Amino acid sequence: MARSGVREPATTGEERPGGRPPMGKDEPVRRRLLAEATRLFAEKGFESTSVQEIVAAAGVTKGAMYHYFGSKDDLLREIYARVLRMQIERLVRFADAPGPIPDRVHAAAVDVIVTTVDNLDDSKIFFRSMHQLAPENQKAVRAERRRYHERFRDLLVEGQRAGVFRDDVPADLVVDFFFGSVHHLGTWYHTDGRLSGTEVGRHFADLLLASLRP
Amino acid sequence: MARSGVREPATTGEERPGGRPPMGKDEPVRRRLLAEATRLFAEKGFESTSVQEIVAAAGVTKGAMYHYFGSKDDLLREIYARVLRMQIERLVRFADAPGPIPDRVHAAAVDVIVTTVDNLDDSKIFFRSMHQLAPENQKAVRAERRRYHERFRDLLVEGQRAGVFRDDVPADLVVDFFFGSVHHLGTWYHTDGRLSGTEVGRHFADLLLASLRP
Amino acid sequence: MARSGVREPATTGEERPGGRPPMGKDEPVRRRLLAEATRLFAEKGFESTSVQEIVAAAGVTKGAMYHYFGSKDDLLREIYARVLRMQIERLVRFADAPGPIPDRVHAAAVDVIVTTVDNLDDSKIFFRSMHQLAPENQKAVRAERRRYHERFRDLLVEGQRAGVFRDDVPADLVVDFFFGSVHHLGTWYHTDGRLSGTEVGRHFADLLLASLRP
Amino acid sequence: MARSGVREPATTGEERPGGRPPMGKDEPVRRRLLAEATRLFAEKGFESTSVQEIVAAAGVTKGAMYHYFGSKDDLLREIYARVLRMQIERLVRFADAPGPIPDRVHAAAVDVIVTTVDNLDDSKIFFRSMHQLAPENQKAVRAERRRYHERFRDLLVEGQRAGVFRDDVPADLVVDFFFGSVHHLGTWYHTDGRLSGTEVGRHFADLLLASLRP
DNA sequence: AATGAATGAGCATTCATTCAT
DNA sequence: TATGAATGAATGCTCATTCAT
Repeated sequence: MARSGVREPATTGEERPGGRPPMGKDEPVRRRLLAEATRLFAEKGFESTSVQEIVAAAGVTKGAMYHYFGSKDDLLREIYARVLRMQIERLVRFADAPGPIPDRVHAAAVDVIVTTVDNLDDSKIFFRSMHQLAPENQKAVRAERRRYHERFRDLLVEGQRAGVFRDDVPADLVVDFFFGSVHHLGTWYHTDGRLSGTEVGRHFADLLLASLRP
Repeated sequence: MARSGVREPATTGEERPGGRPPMGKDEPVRRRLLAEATRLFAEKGFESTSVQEIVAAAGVTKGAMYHYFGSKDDLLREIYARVLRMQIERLVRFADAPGPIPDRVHAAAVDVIVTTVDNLDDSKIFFRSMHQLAPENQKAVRAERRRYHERFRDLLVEGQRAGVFRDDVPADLVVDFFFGSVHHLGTWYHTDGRLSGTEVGRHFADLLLASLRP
Repeated sequence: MARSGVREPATTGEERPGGRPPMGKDEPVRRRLLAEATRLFAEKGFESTSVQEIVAAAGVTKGAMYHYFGSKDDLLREIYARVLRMQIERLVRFADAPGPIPDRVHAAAVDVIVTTVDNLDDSKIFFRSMHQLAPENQKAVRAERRRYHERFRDLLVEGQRAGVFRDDVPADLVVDFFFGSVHHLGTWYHTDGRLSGTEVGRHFADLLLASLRP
Repeated sequence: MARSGVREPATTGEERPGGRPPMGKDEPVRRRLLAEATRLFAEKGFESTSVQEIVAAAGVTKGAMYHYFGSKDDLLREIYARVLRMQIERLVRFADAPGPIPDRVHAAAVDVIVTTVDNLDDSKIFFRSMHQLAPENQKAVRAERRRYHERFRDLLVEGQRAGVFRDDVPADLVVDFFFGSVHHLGTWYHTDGRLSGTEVGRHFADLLLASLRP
């Protein structure tokens, strides 16, 4: 159910000034399939969602789906690719910004949480369904994910070297510590809860920064 | 269908007075089924593991499995029950121990991580397969999980009231922050990695305590 | 349709004295599946026959079929195995018999034709569907078939050495020449035609022997 | 559905007066489609070859194929038509030639083998895929094939009447005997084998003639 | 002449579960 | 206790064909 979530909030914004195109003819089938698949995978899991359900939700036939995607797996892969693309792009923007390290870490931390909350379905899928990807794709996703972690870790190492962060905890471990909290959002956060994404983001970022004080 | 099924034959006592004594080996078939199911669910996911694979791994036939468990779902439920039972029991022990709050929190934090690492398969299953449980079981698991979180939160609140923990972050949120890190262990921790469970536990507990400094 | 053909005529004979067992309960499902599959594959080809058609004809469900056979391919493989087993066994019997070479060749030639005509469905399937077998099975079938040819060729070579057969034509080629005629029976022979299997067998064997006169 | 479709655009003349001249290259696309279809049908069978594979091999799109051929079946029919046209034409040439009957039979026999070996793919398809043709086409092919056989049989009968061939074997049966060997070539002959098509042809023709000696 | 998105019916196969024994 | 044959519904996917352009 839950037609839910903002999906491409910060990056794409409006598609066409003036809102929805008249017929649903300009919003391509491919887009709709990906959107419904994301929603359903998040709701019921990859394996428990049938291709039939996806195409019915998207209002097309199976043949159409297999015209755009090679397999159900392919659909999942696209979802991962989209998430990874967005995440790394945003992190790089924050990490490469000017300013003191702690500020940059804080900003990046807030942003990843806000983004995660804004795309909660993606987040629910990410760690729950990784093992459903074909081994090769799984490897690719892990590699991309590692790049992401390394970029964040480098920021922490930079801070440790500069003496603004404690260095008695391996930076890698801090990354796993913090991103565990981020990935877990999909399990407990509800859009209609007490705290907004930004509020959670600020609190988590505060906790992270506090935990790093030398 | 058959919602039924004998579930804990060895613990609930004899079904047939005069039948097999419940002493023997605590139902080795049942045990083996649960062990193999855990291993396989962790490795390939609940939906991707067939009953046939489980019984083959346990060296029995399907009939035997359906003798001990009402359904595949039932197997999963038992796994959750076992994990929850153990977790709450250990937390209570640490939380109710004497000594300063920060020490108790630290000890409980280390323990939950060590325990998680020691039962990594359980951890992998926990958040990945929750949505496969029948709604009623899911609700029960969530309720039990909440009790666990609340017990931990109460400890933090106690610390906040005592002034040893900062109170500008909601204790609930700190619990989600920390347990996110714990649950994520199943995703990245490898038994053969550089750090032992205890080492990770200490580092994570240190980070938690540091983040709570007033 | 054509419920047709004698199926295991010369080899097995009656299964139980007294004819058909009462309920179709003693004629196992496996047997019935194989019989219907043979009939249908001969009639419409392997690829054009659906598993659904086979199980419907056999009066069972798909699940039952997959209980006995690993796949549709497996069904085909069994058919090939059965044919090959019977053919080699009969040839050996004739080839190893006492008596003059030409008589043995003639008898074996008549027999293979009679047997082919009695199991025309098998024959129709044999060369038409070989390429549908998995490569490994195809290789095995070809190897077995080669053994058969070699046994027949050895008989001819023996005759050539003894001077009773011409030797200006390679014996291998004669085998291909003659068995081409045999395999082609499935294409043109009709059980209700003018000539019985034995008559065709005698004529073909006569032609073969005549062609081999030194 | 659409039983229709343009089928022989290049031969039946222009569809649109004033359009493309039918001279060019005799419709290279059509030619290429037929060539690739023949190759693929021989290699993997008609049913196991998808239209997609054919058009990919020919370097065109599906739409192009459906422009030239009404259906996949239509492609197969064209292949049969081409083979039959060639075979009957060649046989007639040899059968109507001057000279003694045995020489004409021998020459025709050699020729059909050489031709078969030169077009081995056609031969592989011929008997393996006949049952895939629509019943009406199948009937037409069989009728044409019968005409071919009858022409050859008449030659044999002529020889029998003239006393140069034995007449204790029905001429029809001799035709089936010999053409069995010919059709079987597709199963065992390899272009890179020891014997050339002409050599096989000569041996087979010799065997045939020998078998017919009165 | 040719494209390529889309259809819809059909396919082989899997699987949790039942039940007579 | 435990077996294993059998079920029946569902699943992912393929494919020849159509049609607007």
